[in-house]
Amino acid sequence: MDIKTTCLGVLMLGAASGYEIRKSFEEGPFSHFAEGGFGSIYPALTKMTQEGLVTCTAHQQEKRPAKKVYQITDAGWTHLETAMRDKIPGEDKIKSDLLFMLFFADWQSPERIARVIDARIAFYQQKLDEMADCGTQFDTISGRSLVLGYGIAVFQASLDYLVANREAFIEVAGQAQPPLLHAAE
Amino acid sequence: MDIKTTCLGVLMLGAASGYEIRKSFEEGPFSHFAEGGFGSIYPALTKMTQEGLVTCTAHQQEKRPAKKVYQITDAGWTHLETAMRDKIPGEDKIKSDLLFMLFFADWQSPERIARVIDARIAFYQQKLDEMADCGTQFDTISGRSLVLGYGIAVFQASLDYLVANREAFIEVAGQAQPPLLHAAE
DNA sequence: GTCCGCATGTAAGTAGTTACATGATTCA
DNA sequence: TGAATCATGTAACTACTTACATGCGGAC
Repeated sequence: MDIKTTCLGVLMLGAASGYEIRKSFEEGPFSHFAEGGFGSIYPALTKMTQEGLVTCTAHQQEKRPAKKVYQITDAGWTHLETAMRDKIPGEDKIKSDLLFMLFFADWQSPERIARVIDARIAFYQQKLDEMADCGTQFDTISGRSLVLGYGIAVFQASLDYLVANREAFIEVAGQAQPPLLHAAE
Repeated sequence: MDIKTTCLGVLMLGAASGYEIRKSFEEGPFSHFAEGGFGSIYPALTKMTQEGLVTCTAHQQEKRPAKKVYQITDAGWTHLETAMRDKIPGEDKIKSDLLFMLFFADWQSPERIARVIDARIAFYQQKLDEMADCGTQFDTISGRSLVLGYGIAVFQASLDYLVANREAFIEVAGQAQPPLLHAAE
């Protein structure tokens, strides 16, 4: 989904400012399947206001820039609905720098491999804690709560695999030194 | 990793043509953490040849365009090594259209939700079969085999979750009709 | 007194995608 | 006969990232 559709998705859950939309890409329930920085969000909101997909209300604040709160319109909902209808979601293409590095574990130092794995383990543990908290907010089952569960399941599997294979990764590290590369030539 | 580094990674496993590199993004062991189309691969290879990161050998073929086989150089290996050294891999940001759609399951028809879930279940099953085959090619443990195992673990977890929650997703579908949106305003 | 959070935006750049262009072979 | 695979590449476009620009308030 492009940045416009993604913003509309956030606005479906309630009116929000550009700043708040970005926060929900960073922390909230959208954080594990959507992304976008200020540089894409603000222009998208401006354009969608012109196109009538959202309305914008300025809330004056003292000693702060006016907060522009955006709300999705009927046309916006139609746009979102159409985007989802026309989409047959393909594979989630993951561009993973971690997996790329681990793939070449044999050519790298055990220290570096340990460092990147430990960092990721810590990340997943922290993220899973956050998600568990987030889950307590749902009293009924909904698409939102089920998607959160999906995220938890995948993160847990990733964490488990890394914990279980940490030593194995470190053991293969350094097995192939650059010269091996030449031997293969 | 950018397209250049990713191509160098493929070439670390052996000389290949642009066409073959792309295939390994689509099918091979790189397919679940790297991507790139012809439009990015060919220019990248041309540029890297100029920069000395790869060498290019034309293999004449009858009745086909000459196959250009690229091979990584020492400078190429250094480039790859540096890219990995300088990188502290952050979170694997997933832009998932499936999760986006499922998040809004309540607003969509049960039929559509069933269709996208079933398509993804079939995809994971097929992919897991392929990956299991791929795994038989490894006789020793290496970064490559461990990363394959990682991919299998994550895909399996995704598949399991979808299978376990297929009915739940379908049950919430259609619970919120667009009017609810207005009620929230 | 410095950094983080709130709050908005623009401008320049890059990287990647999509579509086009060409053409033989092979399989159903 | 039509589609898929092999095989290369370019041109136009889009979409996003990064850096810049501004500035107050509050916490440490």
